[in-house]
Amino acid sequence: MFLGQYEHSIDVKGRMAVPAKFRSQLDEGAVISKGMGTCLSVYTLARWEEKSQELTEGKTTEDLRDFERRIYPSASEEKIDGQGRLVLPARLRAYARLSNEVTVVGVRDHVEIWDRAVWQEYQERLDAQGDGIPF
Amino acid sequence: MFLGQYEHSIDVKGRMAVPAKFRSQLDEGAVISKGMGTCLSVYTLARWEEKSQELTEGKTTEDLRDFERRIYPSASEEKIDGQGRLVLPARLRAYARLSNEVTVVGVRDHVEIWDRAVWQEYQERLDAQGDGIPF
DNA sequence: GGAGAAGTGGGGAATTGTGGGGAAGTTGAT
DNA sequence: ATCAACTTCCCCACAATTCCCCACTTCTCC
Repeated sequence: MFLGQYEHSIDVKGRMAVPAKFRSQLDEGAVISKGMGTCLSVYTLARWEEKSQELTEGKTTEDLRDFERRIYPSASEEKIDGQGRLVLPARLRAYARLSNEVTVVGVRDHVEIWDRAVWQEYQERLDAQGDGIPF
Repeated sequence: MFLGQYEHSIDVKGRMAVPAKFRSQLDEGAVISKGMGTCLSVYTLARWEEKSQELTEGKTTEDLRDFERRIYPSASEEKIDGQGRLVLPARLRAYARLSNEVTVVGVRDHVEIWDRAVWQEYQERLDAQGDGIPF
């Protein structure tokens, strides 16, 4: 399970350190894809396969074709380097409007990468409309 | 089951001794999250998974997304160290406004960590408005 | 009183996050 | 094909933080 939130940076080579608490879960292959909203999502290889399987079930062949052409080309399988970093492809960085300062968050079955300012604004909006944490 | 209340301290490294009576229940993984009110909640890994599962059921996909992005990033899985202590992440300490002196209370299925002064005030207020304990 | 457990403090080793050099591989123009 | 420019990958380096262990004091329980 991915929990917690970490403030990291992207260096000039497009690399970002994976929070140490997430590494062991991602060191056998990570799939980076466009996230829901202005962010990127990172899945373990296994979870990505499960999830894409679920999402393509029960679609008509036409919808399925469009869907597959939207999802798979935009994703990228990356390996964690010797220093525990992932390379974030330029195309994906642009999609999520990532500056050098990002917030990496664990969301149960996947990790999300947000531009730090965008994340902060999003959280403030949630806090304002929310009823507090139900724990 | 978690019962009782204990006055402990947080050291300069952010560590807090877990009351001995709680240790055996938490030594296989503890999840620390924002609590309801000005406190932190600590769950066993198993109970956390049950609870978060319950809370996400029956939500629309949009609500679910926002909800998950509020709950999971704010939590943190921690292990108890060799001396029976937990590290309380700085972000969570700030959320619950914890000074060095805290009160650790058992609340049936979870443990709560309160700043000692805040807890005391809260208890006095409850006693003042209540009719005593029904035992 | 003695033995063990509990709560606290701190030193040193290991890990983490970040930056950067340089070899190897790509690309595109000549 | 040749070469330069660029990208990608694999190291090494370093400061800061975290983790692991040892030590000390207090408390509890026979």
